[in-house]
Amino acid sequence: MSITIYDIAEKAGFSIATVSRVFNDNPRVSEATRTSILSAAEELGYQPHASARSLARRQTETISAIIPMISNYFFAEVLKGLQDRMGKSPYDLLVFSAPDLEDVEGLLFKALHRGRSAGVMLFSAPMSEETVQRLQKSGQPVVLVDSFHNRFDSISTNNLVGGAMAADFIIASGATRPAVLAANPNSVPARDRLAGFRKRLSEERIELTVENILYSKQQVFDGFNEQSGYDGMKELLAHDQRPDAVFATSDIQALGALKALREAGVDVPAEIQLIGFDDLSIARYVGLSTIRQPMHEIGAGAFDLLMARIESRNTPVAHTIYAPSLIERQTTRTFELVL
Amino acid sequence: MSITIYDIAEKAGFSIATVSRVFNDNPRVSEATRTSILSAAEELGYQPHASARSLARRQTETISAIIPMISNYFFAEVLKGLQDRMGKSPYDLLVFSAPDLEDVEGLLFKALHRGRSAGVMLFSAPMSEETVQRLQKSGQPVVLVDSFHNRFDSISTNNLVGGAMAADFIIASGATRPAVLAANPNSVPARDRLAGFRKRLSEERIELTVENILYSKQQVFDGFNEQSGYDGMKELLAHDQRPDAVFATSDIQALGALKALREAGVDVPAEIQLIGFDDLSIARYVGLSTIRQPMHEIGAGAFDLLMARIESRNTPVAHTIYAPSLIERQTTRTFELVL
DNA sequence: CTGAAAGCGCTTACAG
DNA sequence: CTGAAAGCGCTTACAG
Repeated sequence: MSITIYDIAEKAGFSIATVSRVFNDNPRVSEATRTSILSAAEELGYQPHASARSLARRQTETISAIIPMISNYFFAEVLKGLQDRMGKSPYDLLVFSAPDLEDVEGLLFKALHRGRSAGVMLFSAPMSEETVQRLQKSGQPVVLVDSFHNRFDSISTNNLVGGAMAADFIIASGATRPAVLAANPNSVPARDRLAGFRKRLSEERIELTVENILYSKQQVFDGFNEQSGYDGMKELLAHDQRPDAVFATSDIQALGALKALREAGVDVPAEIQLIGFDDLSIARYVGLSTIRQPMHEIGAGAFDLLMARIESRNTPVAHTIYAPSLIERQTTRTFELVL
Repeated sequence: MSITIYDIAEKAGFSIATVSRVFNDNPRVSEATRTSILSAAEELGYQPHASARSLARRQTETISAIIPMISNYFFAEVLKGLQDRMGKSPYDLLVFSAPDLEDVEGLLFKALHRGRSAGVMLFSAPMSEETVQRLQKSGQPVVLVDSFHNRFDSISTNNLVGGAMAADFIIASGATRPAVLAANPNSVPARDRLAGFRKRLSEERIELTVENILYSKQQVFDGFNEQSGYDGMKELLAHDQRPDAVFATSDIQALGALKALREAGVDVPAEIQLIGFDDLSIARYVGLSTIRQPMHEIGAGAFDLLMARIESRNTPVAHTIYAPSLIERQTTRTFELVL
């Protein structure tokens, strides 16, 4: 029913071997026969069969992305960078996604099926030792996106530095009672952002009290959601002594926090400053100050790392770590740097 | 190197045929041999080879989603509904995406490769007659998401009704100088929303002037972006006679509009009301009134339609059209319904 | 219930 | 430059 290599071989008067060669850009085919085969293929509307091809070649032209929470806006932007870079490459992208982190093992299992893909990109999932083992013995090229492990290539933002930048900024702007909306304590990126923030603060001898560290109760997207920011901020506002600057570990939490602030009628940034993390496109439109991650570069870079790893299995493990940058908008006070 | 059906056949002492049968849940295998084969497979860490399987079966367990603009938040939420529904189904999802609509033909070409997938979901792309032809003669199951064509199954929201709902609402709240932020005129959903809005208005003899229809100059995401809303609103604010209610054809445009409004210091909703479309999760946090589309249901429903079509090729074409709903928040005036 | 064999649609040494 | 043949790892009538 569908057109195979046999049909076009017959029509063009050559063997299937040479037909195959022209579709593989093998130079050992005369120009004349190439043309004739190509035109026969064109007429018949031939398309190579993907599965047959990968079976014979013992390799596929698809790669997998394992993304725990697909609708997370941060991932959406990273994915865009990735897709743009994949562009005209021959590779196709298989996306494995689950509602929450619990299912990552299951996704991995599916993604690692033999012959399924040439390599996998694992998006910010905390990895159990078991996961690490499985990945290693699968023998597949792996790159970690937005997370880190010394045995795999990875690409991410320096979250510790990002947290410290947020701290530096609010210190400089005169804050003395900082607080943080910290997402899920199990989230590695959130933890690092908090750690960097806290460390810098303590170096400057500014106290970050326990009551001023609000973890998310709402676990959707690992606490990186609007509701958790909203709830956390409400709780902060109920304190006897309100904070004067709050660092949200993601923009999306900051957005929720902003709503709580608005409802309570507090003046931002005069009474309370707010700074987020990520720099989603919406941040600009709500005037949110934030620590920017280069999301498109992360996506594009992940693809490049994976390609490199597919090319050569035994290159040393590589880590790309981007520096975040500070974006000042309306939720923080600008200040004069005193030298 | 990797474990095949031959290895486990040898180890268990059966032929590859019976090994294959147990992995296909063929009931014509005795319980005893099933157990022994399964344990041999377990020990060896056997996994079926995806390509070999689809080649032999003449069908794959992957489906394709063609999404012109992957990082669009609306699509992200639809995709989540889809992935949740795919859940434990054996299917995997291939995602084809391009920066803009121009490349849809190219994506289609890749997605339609023989043996690549069992069916395709095409997300809101305007279809040329050529595309329609190609889809039809590919013989593949196709479902249209967020768009419509009478020859293919589809699932979408009734955009005309949605536009009319927005009109009804602002009419009831007393607006007399409506305006619309209309995205790209080539976008079918945007066009329908505008059409529904305009029609209802004219039925009520309320004038929608040409100057008050602002198409996007910024074409990213077909005009469904913050910048286009921002620019459009600025233009509206420069008019001698400002509008008193504006309908944005997407929430993301409304977000940009809100920024322009805030910068100009206009009182929302007292001076100008604003209503969006979609009900993205952020809408709730910026207090945006909007016309809601059931995004998760659209995603889940798309999967169901595709499965149904894969099962039986010659069922009549089915269209699922959801009714949108009105979500009142802070950017519109509430009013008493006078009977 | 089980096996031998053909076939799915390609690729790729090996010869010539 | 071109072809015959083996092989990639499965599935599935056909026999028994």
